[in-house]
Formats: sequence, structure tokens, C-alpha cells
Amino acid sequence: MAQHNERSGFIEEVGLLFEGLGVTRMAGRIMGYLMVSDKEMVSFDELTQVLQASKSSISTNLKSLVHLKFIKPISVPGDRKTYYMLNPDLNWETYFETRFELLKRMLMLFKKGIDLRVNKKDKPATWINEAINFYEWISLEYPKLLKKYRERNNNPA
Amino acid sequence: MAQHNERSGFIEEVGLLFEGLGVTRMAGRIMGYLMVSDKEMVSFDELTQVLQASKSSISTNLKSLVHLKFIKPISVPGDRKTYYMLNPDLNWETYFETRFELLKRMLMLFKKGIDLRVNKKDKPATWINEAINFYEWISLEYPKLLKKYRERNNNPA
DNA sequence: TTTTTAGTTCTTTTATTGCAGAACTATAAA
DNA sequence: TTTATAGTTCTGCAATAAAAGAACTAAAAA
Repeated sequence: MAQHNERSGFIEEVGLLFEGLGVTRMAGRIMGYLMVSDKEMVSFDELTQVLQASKSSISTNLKSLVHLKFIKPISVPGDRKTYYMLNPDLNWETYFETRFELLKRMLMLFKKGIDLRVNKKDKPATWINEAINFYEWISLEYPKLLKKYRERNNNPA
Repeated sequence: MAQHNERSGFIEEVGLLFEGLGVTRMAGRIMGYLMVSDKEMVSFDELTQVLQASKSSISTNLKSLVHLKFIKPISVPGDRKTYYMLNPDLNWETYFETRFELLKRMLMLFKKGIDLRVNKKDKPATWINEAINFYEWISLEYPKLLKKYRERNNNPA
């Protein structure tokens, strides 16, 4: 990192945390920099310099962050540069809804597991049924939870 | 796979799904086999054979599944073999609570981000504050949700 | 039209990780 | 005590993926 201060530490932390979230460490660093930069939007070139990374890596990772709707590209007429900012339209509920897909897949799989068993009352069957019980419940409650948040925020007190 | 039937397909599916959950594909296959096997418990050796995998891979993955409390080793006196079964004591609420840790880490990080900003009212600050708003809310609701499930199941109707 | 700027895309390098094979350990059986 | 069984751990290999480097494209500026 070019500058060694609290911010570069923060940027690395975001990098590591986002890495565990499925994007690359570099994508996380970009998010981190956008969060602590004093500018509202940051150019491609600035990112390569401050993150000491290659253009190719920055390019690829910016694309993926745009695709995930984490950031938003800004183009200004008469300026060939593209700027990027944290996407104000990102809503976290929607992001969390993608997690819901995984829950449903898990549920489907457990049900298929039961179907494939000869004995549907023994210990493994009981284990699977308990999983089904939980996943069925959470698959029902999870969207409710997000809906509740959405309502609270769209109809503020 | 030794036998080509619906079950081996299922086992592969579990492998892929669990892979996305942070364990290895092989660990997922073991889970899959334990789910569709007609036996209540399965030996180390049986796993190497039915999954056509090396002893080392099976050994390592069994250890990790035991550590994650997904499975339980069973030893029988007078029998040197160790058997494994789906852990009846696994409770999914507890498993999901580990997800909660990540939520808290995200929240902490966003708060740190705000602290590091000079301007705490501009667009990036607003973006972070919205994230904080969401994560603060879900960090509060998430444990409630799991508690509700626990109560429903410990006090069955 | 030529040159510079800005960024993309393709190829190569490097690091990580899962798995196999083999050597090793412990324990029960012969 | 020796041998066979059951499983662990260490080493090496193969596959994957992130990032760098370099070649390429598009468009504005000179």
C-alpha cells in the first residue's frame, strides 16, 4: 500500500472480509477504498495507484463489483475517464435474498435424500427430517424477515 | 462411483452443494453417502470403497466433519474399526449462529469505516450508514429468529 | 492523421488447495 | 512376538484461481 495509515489497514480488512463473501480480495480492497476515500467517486487510475495493482486486476474486479451492483460507474461528458462510486441503489435485503436460494436448494436436496432412502424411519432418516424441518421453517421465515425490514425502511416512522 | 444409480447422483449433488458451504467436495460426498446409505453407521473402509477415494482424503475429511459436528464417530469394543453416523446432536440453529459472527464482523467494519471518514455526511458516508442500519437490524433480528425456532421445537405443540 | 489516454482482454506466473500415494503408528489377532 | 488391520500423517502432484504483464482497441486530443 502506498500510504501506511489506519485507512490502509481498513482496506486490507475489507479485502479479507469480502474474500470470505465470495469476491476476490482485490474487489474487497476496492470497496474498502471507496468507503474511506474522501472523494465521492474515484477513477480507475487512482485505484491502480492507491492499491498498487495492475490495470487488468482493477478492470476485472471493477466489472465484477458493478455486476454485483456494489458499485456504479460514472461517466462524465468531455472526460474519458470512468469514475466509480458505492452504489446508492444497493439494497442489502435484495443482496441477502440471494442467500435464500441456497436455503431452498438445501431443502430440496434433503427432501430428495429422504425419497432415496429405503427406511424412512431410522436414524439417518430422522436426521434428514430434522434438517428438513429446520430448512422448511427458515425458508418461510427468512423472506418475512427481509420484508419486515423493507417495510420499516420504506415507511419510516 | 462404483454404482451408477440415483444415489450416486445424489451424492455428487451433496458434494457440490457442501463445497459451496466451505467444506470440500469429498466431505460433502461423505455426508451424501451417510444420508442415503441404508446402514445407520458406515465404516471408514466402506467410505473409501464406495466413494473411490484414498484413505488419506477420507481420513482428513472425516476429521473435519467430526470437528464441525456434522458427523459422529462410533467405536465398538472388540472391533478396531471406527464407524461414522450423521450426528443426531447437530442442531441447525447453532450451525446458523456461526453465520451470525460474520454479520457482526461486517457491522464492526462498517462502523470503523465511518470513523475513518473525514466527511460523515456525504454520499459514501450515507452508503455506509445504510449498511450499518441494515446490519444492525439483522444482527438484532437474526438471533431472535433462531431463538423462536428453538422454542418452537423444545416445546412442541 | 497521428498521438496520447483509458481501459479491455489474452496469456503467463504464482499461490493455494484438494487429493493420492506412501510411509508411518497403534492395536488387535494369530 | 509376529503379523495383519485400521487409520494417520507427510510428501508430491494436479487443478484452480487471482493477479501481473503485455498486446490490443476505442476515442479524444494534438
